[in-house]
Amino acid sequence: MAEDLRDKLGTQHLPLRDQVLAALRTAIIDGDYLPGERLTEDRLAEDFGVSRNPVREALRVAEAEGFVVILPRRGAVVASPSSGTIGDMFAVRERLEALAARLAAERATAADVASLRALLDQGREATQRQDLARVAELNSTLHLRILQISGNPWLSSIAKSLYLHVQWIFRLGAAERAPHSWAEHIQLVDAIESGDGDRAERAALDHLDAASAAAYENAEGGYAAR
Amino acid sequence: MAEDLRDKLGTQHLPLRDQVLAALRTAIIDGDYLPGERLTEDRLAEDFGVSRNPVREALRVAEAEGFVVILPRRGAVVASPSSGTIGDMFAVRERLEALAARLAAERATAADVASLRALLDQGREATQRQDLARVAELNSTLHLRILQISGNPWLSSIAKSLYLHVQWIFRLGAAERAPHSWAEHIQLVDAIESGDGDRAERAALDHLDAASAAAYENAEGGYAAR
DNA sequence: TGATTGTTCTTCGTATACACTTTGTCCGGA
DNA sequence: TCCGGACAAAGTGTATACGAAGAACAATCA
Repeated sequence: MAEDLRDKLGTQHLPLRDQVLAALRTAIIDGDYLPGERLTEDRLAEDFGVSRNPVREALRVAEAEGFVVILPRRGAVVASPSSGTIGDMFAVRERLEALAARLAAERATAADVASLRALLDQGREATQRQDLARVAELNSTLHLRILQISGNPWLSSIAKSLYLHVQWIFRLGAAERAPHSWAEHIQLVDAIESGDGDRAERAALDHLDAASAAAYENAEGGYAAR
Repeated sequence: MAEDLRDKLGTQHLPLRDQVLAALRTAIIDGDYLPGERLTEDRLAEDFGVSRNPVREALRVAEAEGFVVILPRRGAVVASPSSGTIGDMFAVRERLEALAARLAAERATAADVASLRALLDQGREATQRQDLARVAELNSTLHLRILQISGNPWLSSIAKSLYLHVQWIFRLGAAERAPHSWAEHIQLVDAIESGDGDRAERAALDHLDAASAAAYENAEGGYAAR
C-alpha cells in the first residue's frame, strides 16, 4: 500500500502525512481539486493510498495554510480564493517582499548574487524557448531564493506560504505572466547586488504592483468562487 | 473521559483537537511547558484527558504555528525562541502592524474608534489599579481589535499568530511592559481616528520599536534557549 | 577504552469500531 | 402539487489496539 505515492514523490523518507500534505497542496494548486470541491477523508485516503490518519493530519495543516476550509462535522472543502482576498493578499505581500528585498540587498554575498543571476539567465533562455512552464518554475525559484537570502525565517516562511497562494490563483486562471515580468526581475536583482536597501524595496514594490494588476485581470476572466 | 478539559474550556462543542490545540498553545505561552521540553503524545493525551489522535492533529498545527518543533521519529519538543529570531520576528511585525494601522486609519468607523477608546479607558484604569494581568490582556485585545478593523483577513491572521509569539516571549521573561506602552497606544488610536494613514503607520512603528527594545531586554536576562 | 549489540521507549501508520451529525430520500397527508 | 417528518446513508469525531521501525541508552565484549 502507499506505493503509488511513494513512487511519485521519490524514495525520501518523509512521514506520510508530509507527503500527503505536499501532494494535497500540489493537487489544489494545479487545479486537480477545484475550489468548493468536497474532500472527504476516505476519498483522499484512497487517492493517496494511505489510511485516514495521515490524511486528517495533513488536512489540519492545509486548513491552517488556507488551502481548505474545514466545517465541523461536515468535513473539508477546497477554499475559494475570492477576488476580494486577492487584493488583501497582495497588500500583505507588498510589505513582506519589500522587506525581503531590502534584507537581501543588505546581506547578499557575491555567491548569492551569482545564483540569482544564474536563475535570470536560465529564465531568459526559457523565455526565448517559449517554455512557459519552465519560466514559471524559475520565477518561483527566484522569489524563494531572495527570501532565503533575506535570512529571516519568519519572513521566509510566511511569504512562501503567500506565494503558494499566488501561484494557485494564477494556475486557476491558466495565465502565465511571463515575458514582461523578467525585466522587473532584472531590476530587482540589480538592486540587490547594489546593496542599496531602499532601491531594492522600490524594485520589489514595482514588481509587486505589476503582478498584482495581472492577478486581478486573471481573476476577472478566470475562475469563479462558487 | 475528557471531562477535565471540557470543564476547563466551557461547554462549547468544539472538536477536541481544537480544544487541545488551544490548551496546548496556552500551556506553552504560560510557560507550563518550557522551551526544549519534550512532549510525548501519550503524555499530552493524558494531560488533556483525550486519546492520542486529537493530540497528534493539534501538534501538527502547533508545529505550523511555530510553537513546537517536530523531529521525525523523535517527536515534538517545545520550540525555543532565540534572541536571533526575536529580532527577525519584530522586523516582520513592524511591516505588518504598520500596514494594519494604516488600513485601520483608512477604514475605521466611528464605532470602531469608540471601541478602541473604550479599551484605552479600561487600560488606564487597570494601570492605576496596578492590575498588570488585566493590562496585558487589554493590550492584546487592543492590538487584535486594530487588526480586525484593518479588514484584511490575511494580515489579521498572520499578525495574530506573530502576536501570540510576542506574548510568549514576554511571559517567559515574566516581564509586563505596561506603563509607558499606554502612552504609545493613545498616540496610535489618535492617529487611527484622524484617518491619516501615514501618521498611523508612524505611530505603529514607534510603538513597535519600543516593544522590540523591551523584548530584547527581556530576552537578555530571562529564559535561555537550551 | 571503545565499538557493538540489545533493550526499551516512542513515533508512525494501519485497522477497526462506534457514536453522533448532517444530509438526502421517500412516503404519506394536506 | 407541495409540505413535513420518518428513515436510511454518508461521513466525521474519537477511542483503541497493534505492528513496524527508528532513536536513545545501557550493557557487553574485545
